[in-house]
Amino acid sequence: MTRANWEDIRAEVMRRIRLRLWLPGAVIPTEEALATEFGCARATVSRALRELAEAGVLERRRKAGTRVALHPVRKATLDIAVTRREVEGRGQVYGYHLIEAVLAAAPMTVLSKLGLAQGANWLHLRSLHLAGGLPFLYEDRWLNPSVLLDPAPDFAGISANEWLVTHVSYARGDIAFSAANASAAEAEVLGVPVGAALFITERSTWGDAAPITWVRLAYAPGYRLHTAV
Amino acid sequence: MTRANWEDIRAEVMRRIRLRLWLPGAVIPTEEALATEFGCARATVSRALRELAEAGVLERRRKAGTRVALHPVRKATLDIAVTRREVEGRGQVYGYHLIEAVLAAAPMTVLSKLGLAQGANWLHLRSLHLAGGLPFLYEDRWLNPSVLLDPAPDFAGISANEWLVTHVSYARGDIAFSAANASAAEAEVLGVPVGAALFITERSTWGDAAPITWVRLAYAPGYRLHTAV
DNA sequence: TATACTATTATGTCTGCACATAATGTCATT
DNA sequence: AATGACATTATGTGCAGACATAATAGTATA
Repeated sequence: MTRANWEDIRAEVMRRIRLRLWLPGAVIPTEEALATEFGCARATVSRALRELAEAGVLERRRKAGTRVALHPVRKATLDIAVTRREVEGRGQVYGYHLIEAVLAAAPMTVLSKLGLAQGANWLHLRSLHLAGGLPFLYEDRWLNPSVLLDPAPDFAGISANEWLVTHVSYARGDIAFSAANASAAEAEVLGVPVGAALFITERSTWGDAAPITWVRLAYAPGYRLHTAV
Repeated sequence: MTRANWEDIRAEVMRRIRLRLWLPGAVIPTEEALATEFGCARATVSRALRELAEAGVLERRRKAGTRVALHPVRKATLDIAVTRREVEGRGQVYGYHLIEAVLAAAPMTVLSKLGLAQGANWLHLRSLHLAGGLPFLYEDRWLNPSVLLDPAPDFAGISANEWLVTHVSYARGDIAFSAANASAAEAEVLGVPVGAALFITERSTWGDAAPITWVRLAYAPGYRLHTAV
């Protein structure tokens, strides 16, 4: 190799862990020692080790040093894209159909997940996303009407999903994945038998202070959320 | 504030994006300009912007500059822990029960996911993980016997999950999440009705060259995979 | 008009140095 | 033996400067 850059060092450290030259739980040499060995600056080693620590492969503590993680809590990163792009990304034609949009009192189940005691009227949106003309995703969303700028968007033409991404920035969010049997309503909309196993994504989103939206996404059978580690 | 560190700068950039001072798609000032503004070194700004780019909030290209992501593919990081620690982490007593361990020819469905044309005999492990005495997770695993060191572990006492993590390091892996209706076998083992919606994790793992293992995890109803963004 | 070369520019990375910070171990005191 | 003060140490962060790299914009050439 020409000269060691931080990615080379990261690879070399990974190699030593894989070959079990450095065992789980064992302390590895200090940044300084590794810098000397690889003939580079400490900052370069530091960058490499930091990346591995963020990935869960190493555990680092000041003074105590760096050790190979004993119970590697590996971090898998999921790409959460807008539904339209997710569908188009697999080469299918995207479609969107608004089923219902009404102002109504949000149910307790929704309020509690957003940390609200009681609620004013929120916008309740139910819609269906299509991939290649077939039902892909049933979206059940409650939206804080105060985030709707003037003029209010027309959710018949653009999905709330997409409008929010480009018009409302959020401070923090919360995602949960689970499985559920299709209810009668879901089954009809998605065109599947009642009781079919559906992949469910539930998302809560907050702005600086107030909650923005809560949404439940029920994917048609066959959907897989995929990632590499 | 005392003086700007890279986390302060990251927060300030986020603030400007949230307040829509910098709109999606717009180019933001150069590292140099921001360094001058914040009265710090370019490296400090660079660190802050790099983190935001990794999170999917910014898009950076040499010469072209840094812009606010138009379609923010937000990255959610999942912590993939060993099952025992996941159960203990929620304050429940962990239990493990090996149902079956046999050498057998791996089925085509498994071989294809590991990129193998044909297979020798692999170790087929079926086991049940318990949380608080109740069925928590049904594990169906195919394991390359060549990774079993001498002496071979006793999978009646330790789960393959746990043994692999501390004894075999992998180069790359692949995770998929989905939902499926409980088969008759799964229903019986997990103690749920046939057809119940189960959360499914499928993982393929490779070493440097050869595949190590393929596993399908079927979680008992109620399981939620959770993350913050 | 199209193509190939060239200069420019913003990010990407590295170096060497400095100081901050959090743990840890040591030593003296009670 | 327990407690508390202190020095030590490895990581965490910062700075200023340098060069590398990729992409763009502009210029010259066919």
